[in-house]
Amino acid sequence: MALPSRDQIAAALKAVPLFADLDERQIERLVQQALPRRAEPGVLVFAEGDPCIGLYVIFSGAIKIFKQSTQGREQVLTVERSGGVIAELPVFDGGPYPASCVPVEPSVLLFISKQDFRRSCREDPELALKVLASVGRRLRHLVGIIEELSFLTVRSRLAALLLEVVREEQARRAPGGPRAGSPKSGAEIHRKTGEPLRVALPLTHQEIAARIGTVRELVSRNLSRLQAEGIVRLDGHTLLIHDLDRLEQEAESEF
Amino acid sequence: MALPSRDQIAAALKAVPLFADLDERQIERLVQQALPRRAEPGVLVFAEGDPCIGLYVIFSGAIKIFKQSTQGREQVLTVERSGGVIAELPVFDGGPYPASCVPVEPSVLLFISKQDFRRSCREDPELALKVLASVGRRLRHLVGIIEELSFLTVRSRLAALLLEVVREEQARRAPGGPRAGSPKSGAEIHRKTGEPLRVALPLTHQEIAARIGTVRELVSRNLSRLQAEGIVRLDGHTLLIHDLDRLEQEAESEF
DNA sequence: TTCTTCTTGTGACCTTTGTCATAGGCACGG
DNA sequence: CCGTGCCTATGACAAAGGTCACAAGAAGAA
Repeated sequence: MALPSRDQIAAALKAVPLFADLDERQIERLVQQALPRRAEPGVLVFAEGDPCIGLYVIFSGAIKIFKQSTQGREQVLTVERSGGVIAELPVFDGGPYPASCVPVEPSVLLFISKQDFRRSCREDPELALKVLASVGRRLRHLVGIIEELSFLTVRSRLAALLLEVVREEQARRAPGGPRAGSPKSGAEIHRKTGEPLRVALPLTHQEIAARIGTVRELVSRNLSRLQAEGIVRLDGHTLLIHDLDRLEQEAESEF
Repeated sequence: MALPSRDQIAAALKAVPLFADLDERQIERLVQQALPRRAEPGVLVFAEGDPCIGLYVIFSGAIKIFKQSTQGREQVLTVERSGGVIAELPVFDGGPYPASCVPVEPSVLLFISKQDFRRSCREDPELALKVLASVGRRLRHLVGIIEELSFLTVRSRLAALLLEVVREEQARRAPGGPRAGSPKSGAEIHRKTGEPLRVALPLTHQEIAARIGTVRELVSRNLSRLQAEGIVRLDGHTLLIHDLDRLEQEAESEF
């Protein structure tokens, strides 16, 4: 895929929540600062500990932020998709990148240098406040991970991940959020009809393990167990949810 | 203890890293916005899920931020002391407080309302950038907790906590950081002389457990083990480090 | 198709973590 | 001095998590 044109970059930046309702001039300026580049799965965009030279807006694709242990275990902190922003935080505290970053799909990123972005924030306090709001969400997410690791079993975390996948998939199917008069959400249909809820699960056990902080084998075993109990069913990479209520219950059961 | 006077508040705010090198007028304004209040151990300042009405600067004392599981387990996210700032983040993203907050010592807090602080940041981009930098540190700390929970055993996390306590204690003894010509740090003395390093450990096993994400009994057992191995020694609430190298090694040994 | 590589399922086994119960220590107020 | 609480230590046990090994499937590339 070719790199995006100026116009495409402008359109993409306008669609980024972080830059929503900036005016034309401000967007124009970001466009001039943004440097498009391709990034391929398996090739690090940056590694934990690298000095932070700037941030990245995801033009297309999907990017994983993760920590790696010396024993080769991996803990995913977040996966961001088009419109997401990566590393907007280390830009401000002077430290190195706190985690590593690699695409999980072929992606196109827009790089904005630390200096440029800081200058923009200094000149436009509204932008700084937006960044703060965005970072707030990020922090909530991290606190959520801590809570899960600290309080929940592998089984619960797995259930929680499946639910998250379901929610994301539904959000993607109903962009802009469901509104009055729109057809019922999958979950609602499911609850009423008893029809299994059907979503794609485009993750290997290894990847799931890295997200919930455990190992492949435990994912495999626990998925089997959830199937044996009739809560879900796996057909290739399609996930069928037979009992959403129980799955939600499992996702909260603590140690 | 009486609540602080205006002058004391001004002095305290100037000493807060977050407000360092604001000019007189800006400090003056914060002073006018700041509302001093007392907070006692065991009495929640705010609870997870409460709507965020503002942030707190710690005038004196110490404050714990934590999550609680329904089973009564607790995970401490951070303990902040004089000069620290609490909840500067949820002020910006509109959400509720993501965790609960309670003093661990009798404390005096300065409350600044969400509206006031947002206004200040809007009018002074430098302040906003400071907040971003501060939040960056916070995020690093959270990522560190995730890493520990995900990769390290209880034993390692315990060792890491002891080291952290040592570092903090030494930082408190040598404020402003060690400079050329200053006497050797405790750790250096220790390494050279074989003299045990001596620090106060003013925490119960229960509190340690809440910090490293486990239960009382495991803290007790693992401390015993570290003692049996001659790495540390506990004399009441005094911790003697006999073998700093080994302790550091333990703090990194993964699953 | 066939071969190779990546992925998955599972048994056997060990380690770590967590629970429960019990007993002793220490501190503080009466 | 003696309770009454809280804190600590520890054994016995249960359960969850993790490792290793190996077989079988699935998915691509040749």
